[in-house]
Amino acid sequence: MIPKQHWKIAVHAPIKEPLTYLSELSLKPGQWVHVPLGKRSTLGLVLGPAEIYEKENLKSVSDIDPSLPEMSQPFFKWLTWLSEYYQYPLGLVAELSRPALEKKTSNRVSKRTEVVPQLAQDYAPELTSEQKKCLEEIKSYKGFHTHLVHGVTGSGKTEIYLNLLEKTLKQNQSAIVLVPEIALTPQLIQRFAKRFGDKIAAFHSQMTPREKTNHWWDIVEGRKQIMIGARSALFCPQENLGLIIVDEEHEPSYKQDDKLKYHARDAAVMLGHFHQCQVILGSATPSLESWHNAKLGKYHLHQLKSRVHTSGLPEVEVIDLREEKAKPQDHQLVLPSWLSKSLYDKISKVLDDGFQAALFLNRRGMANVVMCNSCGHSIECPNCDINLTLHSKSHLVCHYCDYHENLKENCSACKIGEMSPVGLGTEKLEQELKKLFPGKTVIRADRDEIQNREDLENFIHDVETGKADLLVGTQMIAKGLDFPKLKLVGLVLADIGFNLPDFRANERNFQLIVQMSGRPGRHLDDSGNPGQVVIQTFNPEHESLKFAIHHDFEGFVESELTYRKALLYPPHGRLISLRIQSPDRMTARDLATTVSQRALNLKSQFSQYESLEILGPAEAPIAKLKNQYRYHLLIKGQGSPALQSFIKKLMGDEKWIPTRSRIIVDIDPLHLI
DNA sequence: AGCACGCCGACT
DNA sequence: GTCGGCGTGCTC
Repeated sequence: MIPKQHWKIAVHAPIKEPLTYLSELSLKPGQWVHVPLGKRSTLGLVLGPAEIYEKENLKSVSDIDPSLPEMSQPFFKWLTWLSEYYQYPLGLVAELSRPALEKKTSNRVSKRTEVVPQLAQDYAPELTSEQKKCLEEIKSYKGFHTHLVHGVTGSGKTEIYLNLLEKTLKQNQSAIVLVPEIALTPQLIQRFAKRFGDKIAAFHSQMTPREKTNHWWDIVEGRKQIMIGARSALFCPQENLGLIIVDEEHEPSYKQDDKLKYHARDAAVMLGHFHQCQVILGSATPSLESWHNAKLGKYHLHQLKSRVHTSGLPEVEVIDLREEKAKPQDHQLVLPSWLSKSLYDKISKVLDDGFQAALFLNRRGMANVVMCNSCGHSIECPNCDINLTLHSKSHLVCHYCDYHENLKENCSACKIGEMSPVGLGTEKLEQELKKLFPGKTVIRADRDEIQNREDLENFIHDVETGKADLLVGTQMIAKGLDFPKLKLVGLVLADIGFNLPDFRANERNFQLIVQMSGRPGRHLDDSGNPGQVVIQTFNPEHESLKFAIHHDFEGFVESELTYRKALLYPPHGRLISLRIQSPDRMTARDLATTVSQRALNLKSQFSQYESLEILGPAEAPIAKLKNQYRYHLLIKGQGSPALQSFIKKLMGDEKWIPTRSRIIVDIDPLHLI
């Protein structure tokens, strides 16, 4: 009998370091095994042989898990990288790469409609010279290269993707296409299915566990070659990966904000690195991170500057709400205070001509504050430091936890005053637009109205068939949708975006406006009208608008990068955010001080940390959330490795963190709130 | 993450 | 008495 050897195994538990087990089996890194853990049996990932471990009574590996094929080395290395870089236990990272259910055993056919429809084959259209040039350049590279395709909306980025996918399939390789969850509609899957027939598998949150599992096996066993999905699609292991595409690479939804806080774009680039394959990042408004990497020569930049079907981009007009207020009122027509006469006239014109208009406001509900008209008391959430939002007539809702209550007429503080709604939301817009445009159909799209894929489908259908005339919604509908009859897009109050306490606020505003501008007029009609964009604001001089109204991406980037560089913000520096939270205010505050002391000590103790900056601790912008008091600390530095080791030392064994308190580490955070 | 242990309140 | 609520602690 072969003597038992020691093995390092990452188990499915939130344990930072791998555990040591005995086994006489000859194990390989990347193999899945069953191991005893405490009183239960769990899965573990073999990392390799261990140094002799002194502890007595080590447990033994039960057996090799036969249900999954062996993991490829590139994929194994990628999982290890994710765990190391994002400081998240490898056993839990690895778990993400396993299917949700057992492999299909019965031949029962699902009643649900197929996720990927079988459609007649569609053939590639003639490419523009710009597209040809871009493709030639990309194809001239072999092995691992990251390409940033910067193309205005309608410039035909998807055709580039399809062409590259064709080449990948011809070489008998497989591919991943990442799309932001919200854009992953059957329309998009159809477009790919039309070109590649039965080679497409899909992966997104609206699929059932069974559907996900079946598609997972279709890829793993090579029945399908193209995985198209949301960020989690990266975790479906592919043996012979030849291409990774990340569409709308700037989308913030690529960052997962709980558990493994990875950025799918960055993770995709690393996966491409380990597989030695090409990575394509596409966007009309690239993230500053990607743009910076392109300028440094880490990524190859390709630009598509002209639209395939239409003439130009729509005109963007800024309406100064202060001036509007000063204008004499038309007594025939009383407009709500949020709607300027100019925007009203434009909407009327578009609707009269038989076209559609859309209004965006990044706020849900009827009113974002309910206030006493006598003492000024406003109704707050008992669990969060946030005002309750009024929905419909009397429903008060917290947008951050599940708290809700009914609105009482009289003030609970002074008992005399009446409670009255203040502020604006999409629900209110919908209500008032219905009154202003009787006979027209107004439909709303926000998280209250659209909760699943079916709702989104119905919404899209109503707009496409012309059932709806006027659309109201949060920015969820500003992204990726393509409606031929949409001629006018309005941003009701740009100022909401200006006031966010986040260094990326300008970037988000810019992206929003450019994306909005991409909505109308993607198809040229008889009038040759490319559509129009209207932005209402009290602050028309704001930095965010300056470049967006001229669709001047490079101008924006230059100006924004200068500001980021001065403050050493990403992409010129790297950030790690620490969120300190506890159900007790004092404990949270004390712990925040302790953490910053530890950080300052480390900084003075080791010379390699000299250049790191420690900002805070400060109370988080929302100081209490779900009954947790929150503080945060920001670590800013030049290079990733120093920051990584700093955070490792700072957190140590975490035994010093009081019970019931938590410190949440976010590497490359996207929102600082 | 899971699972047990332990300490409290409220039920047959 | 003991059933079960969840806060706490540990896993090679």
